[in-house]
Amino acid sequence: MALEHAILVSLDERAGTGYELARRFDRSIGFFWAATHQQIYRTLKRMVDLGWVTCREEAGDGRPDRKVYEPADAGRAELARWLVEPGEPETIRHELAVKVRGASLGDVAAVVAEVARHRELHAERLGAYRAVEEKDFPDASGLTGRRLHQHLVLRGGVRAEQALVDWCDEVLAALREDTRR
Amino acid sequence: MALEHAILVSLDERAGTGYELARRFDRSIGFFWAATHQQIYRTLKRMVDLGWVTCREEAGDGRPDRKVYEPADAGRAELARWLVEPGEPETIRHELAVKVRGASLGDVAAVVAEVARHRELHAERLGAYRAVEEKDFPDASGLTGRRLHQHLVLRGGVRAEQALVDWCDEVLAALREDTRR
DNA sequence: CCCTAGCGTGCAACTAGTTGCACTGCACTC
DNA sequence: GAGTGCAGTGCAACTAGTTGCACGCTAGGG
Repeated sequence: MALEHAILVSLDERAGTGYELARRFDRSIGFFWAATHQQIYRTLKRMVDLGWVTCREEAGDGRPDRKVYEPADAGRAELARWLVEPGEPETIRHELAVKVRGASLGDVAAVVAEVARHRELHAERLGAYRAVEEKDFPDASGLTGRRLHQHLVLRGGVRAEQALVDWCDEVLAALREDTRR
Repeated sequence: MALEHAILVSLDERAGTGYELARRFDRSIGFFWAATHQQIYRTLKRMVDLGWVTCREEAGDGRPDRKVYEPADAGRAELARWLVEPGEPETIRHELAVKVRGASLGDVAAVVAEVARHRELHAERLGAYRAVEEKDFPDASGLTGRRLHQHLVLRGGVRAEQALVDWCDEVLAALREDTRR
């Protein structure tokens, strides 16, 4: 499981509360590993038990208390251990593809509309990734270390979304052509 | 959830046993929706209860009995209903990206090796998809209906794997360049 | 003054997916 | 004749992830 490890990576970049982590997972980290706040809270609790993170409670002045988590040595050791461990290639769960494959068993026009909708969603994400790239990595050529790694992951997001947009376009063209006949 | 629907699509293409479905999920359908035989058996049972599929038991002559499943009208109706229902865009769970992002917290060389290994795995899959494409769809230009839909999904697999291979190459070049400095 | 949005925590109940095992029996090979 | 691979079914126990709700407090707008 990689949620613990994704959290460790994120916390290493900056300590934070469960809530903050959940927000990061809605953005940067979550671009390639989604998680809800529930999952994160439960996992953080488990990680404290394992000694992978430390938790310091800040009494809220007025506001409710916040629990700020930081990676512990055991967590960093676990991350290092996990990094060298071989993993499985990603298992794709592509619902839209199931719909395309089953299109002839229902309303093809509706499937076309659905693909068009997804095309726009992916184009939006692609735009968001590119915007982050321009803002945070205006000069990609000289990057090293952590900054380089962050940029490479973002590049993966760009490539994945671009591939999805292109695929949607191919599907739309072919299905529309087929309908016309 | 799309497992039921993926099963319905697969059964509509050809009736079969749970075991056969599991094997199809290891291949064509499983290229974009993975499932273990356990999941499939349990889901088939539920689908019988829902009246979405019918099950006819063939007494094995010598061999153990086999249960052959076929979509029922209620299943086809459910599939048609699901097809027009809008769905969420795919949530990516990209473990390798977590490793790349966390590379500076451990052994970068090991992460490079892991990326190289994944690169080969994705290249292999890409080759397999292309082989299926050449064999089953030698002339893609004149396809219509179900055959077209099948081919489009395969095209999605090709695009996704190609994007992954390209990304791995980009990561490898950048990390090796960074190590050299 | 109320409503909404943001920050922050968490429980309970659920669905989905994984892993490890157990059983049968055929065909093939070493 | 023992081991392996294939075809076929399935239970039990587990881990992971989702959904819906609840609580409390601040700040801002209408």
